[in-house]
Amino acid sequence: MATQRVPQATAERLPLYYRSLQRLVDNGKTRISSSDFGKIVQIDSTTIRKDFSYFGALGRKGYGYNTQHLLEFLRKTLYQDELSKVILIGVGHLGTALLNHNFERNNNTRIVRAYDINPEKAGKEIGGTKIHLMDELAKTDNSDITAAILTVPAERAQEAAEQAMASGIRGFLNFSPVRLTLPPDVYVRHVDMTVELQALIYFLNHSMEEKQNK
Amino acid sequence: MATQRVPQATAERLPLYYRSLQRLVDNGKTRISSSDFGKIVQIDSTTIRKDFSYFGALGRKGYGYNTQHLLEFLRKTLYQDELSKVILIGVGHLGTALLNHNFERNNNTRIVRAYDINPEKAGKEIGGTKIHLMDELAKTDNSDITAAILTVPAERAQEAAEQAMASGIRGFLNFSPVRLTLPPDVYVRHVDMTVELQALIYFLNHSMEEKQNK
DNA sequence: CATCAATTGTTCCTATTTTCACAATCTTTG
DNA sequence: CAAAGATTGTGAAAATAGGAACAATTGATG
Ligand SMILES: NC(=O)c1ccc[n+]([C@@H]2O[C@H](COP(=O)([O-])OP(=O)(O)OC[C@H]3O[C@@H](n4cnc5c(N)ncnc54)[C@H](O)[C@@H]3O)[C@@H](O)[C@H]2O)c1
Ligand SMILES: NC(=O)c1ccc[n+]([C@@H]2O[C@H](COP(=O)([O-])OP(=O)(O)OC[C@H]3O[C@@H](n4cnc5c(N)ncnc54)[C@H](O)[C@@H]3O)[C@@H](O)[C@H]2O)c1
Repeated sequence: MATQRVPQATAERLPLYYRSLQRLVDNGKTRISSSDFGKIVQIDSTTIRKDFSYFGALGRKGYGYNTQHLLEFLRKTLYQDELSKVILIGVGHLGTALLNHNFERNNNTRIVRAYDINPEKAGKEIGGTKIHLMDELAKTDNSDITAAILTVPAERAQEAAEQAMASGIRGFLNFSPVRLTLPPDVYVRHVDMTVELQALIYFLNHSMEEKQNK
Repeated sequence: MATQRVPQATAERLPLYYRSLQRLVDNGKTRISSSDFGKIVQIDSTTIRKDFSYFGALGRKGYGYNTQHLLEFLRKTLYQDELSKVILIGVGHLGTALLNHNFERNNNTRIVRAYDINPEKAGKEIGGTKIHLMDELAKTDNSDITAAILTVPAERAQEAAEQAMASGIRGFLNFSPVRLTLPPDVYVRHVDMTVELQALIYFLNHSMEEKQNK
């Protein structure tokens, strides 16, 4: 059943395309060429055309892409036409920021519940999201939950993930600086800010060295 | 001067190696094989050996790697033996979380100043870091600052980056969901949590489909 | 409605990254 | 200290990703 396999690198760019396109549509733009779009998202226009081509012919030669139509397509592909419910575990500094933000409007992803081990936090509400005690996680029906956001301390991440797994969750966005050991049918993505900053510093220092050698 | 060019992919893994190794040394482990290390960081052992090989022979055949020695090497390579000072721009929900966290101990990166446009925030202190009014950014000597963390709203990110640039900053860790347009000698890394979550959801849904087709 | 300009979809080429496979060599042990 | 076992470093192969070039085709224009 064809639809040639979509490369990982392509899949990871789709959410960026989706959001940038959303902004274009909001601003009333009805068409865009791959090269103009490339300037916005800072990706080569050939790469963009090739990415879209995995899904068939989405554009029109000599014209470009209809923003509305393309947005619609990406919305479906990214499952943004139905609400994706996620939970958040660990309402500390970072968890609180995420709850307050809660993926803003125009984005069909919502944090529907939060959990923390601290009884003082349980019962409260942040950004309209209620905080529950960690113990309740196992007792809740989580069959409609797509993923869990993990914002607990590093030493607690593995156990928190396991508790979430036991309640049926199969996807994690892990903000803690440890790699989780989970079964292969569980999907984990890492957001690792310390690593990002150190990589930035490395590249800055090394590009400076290169210049000095010239 | 030899030291064969280090691939980008390798460079981006170094901070993870560094931190994982730090944990091993903290726990008193004195040696580790690439395959055991691979299990910890969840990277193929061949990839790890090849990564290290770009820097010369860091291990010993039949023995593995001396954790202390390797950590030392990575510390130098990542410039973690000297303090890297960074500033933070935009003390909102996310900025506050980052200030409170401030890259914890054992990490020679420090947020030394914060800036916000809101006069009510200026003058205060969060996590020991003083908040200044945005206007002061241009007046400050930032020659010792390595990079700026950008946690301002999307619509303000470009102008905030330009102000930081004007004061001499050449590296950015951008948490806002826009691609910055900056000169080529400026280095920008993006941390885009919305994109990460959407990618996670995409992969979750698609791996389920694949299973159904089997 | 014929011509010109624009722009896609795709083929082919190149660069980068990952993985395999194994000789070289060190460590450990009896 | 010789033999056995472990593990690195790396050359070569495979897989993935990125980019140049261009025929095909559509839209715009006079
Ligand atoms: N704050 C940041 O800016 C930042 C930056 C980079 C990485 N991180 C990482 O994100 C994670 C959270 O950071 P933070 O600053 O929000 O920490 P924090 O200490 O402020 O918050 C952690 C929260 O998790 C709760 N918790 C602890 N154990 C738990 C468990 N077993 N189950 C459920 N909840 C539990 C605590 O009660 C607390 O509310 C850490 O792993 C940290 O390394 C944070
Ligand atoms: N909070 C989150 O969890 C989260 C998650 C994903 C992405 N983000 C992104 O991070 C950025 C910050 O998010 P937030 O939730 O902290 O927003 P926020 O509104 O809470 O904070 C923004 C802060 O920036 C300040 N500011 C505005 N304009 C400024 C300027 N020109 N110069 C300096 N300071 C200025 C504001 O006064 C405010 O304090 C946003 O771009 C957001 O999209 C946040």
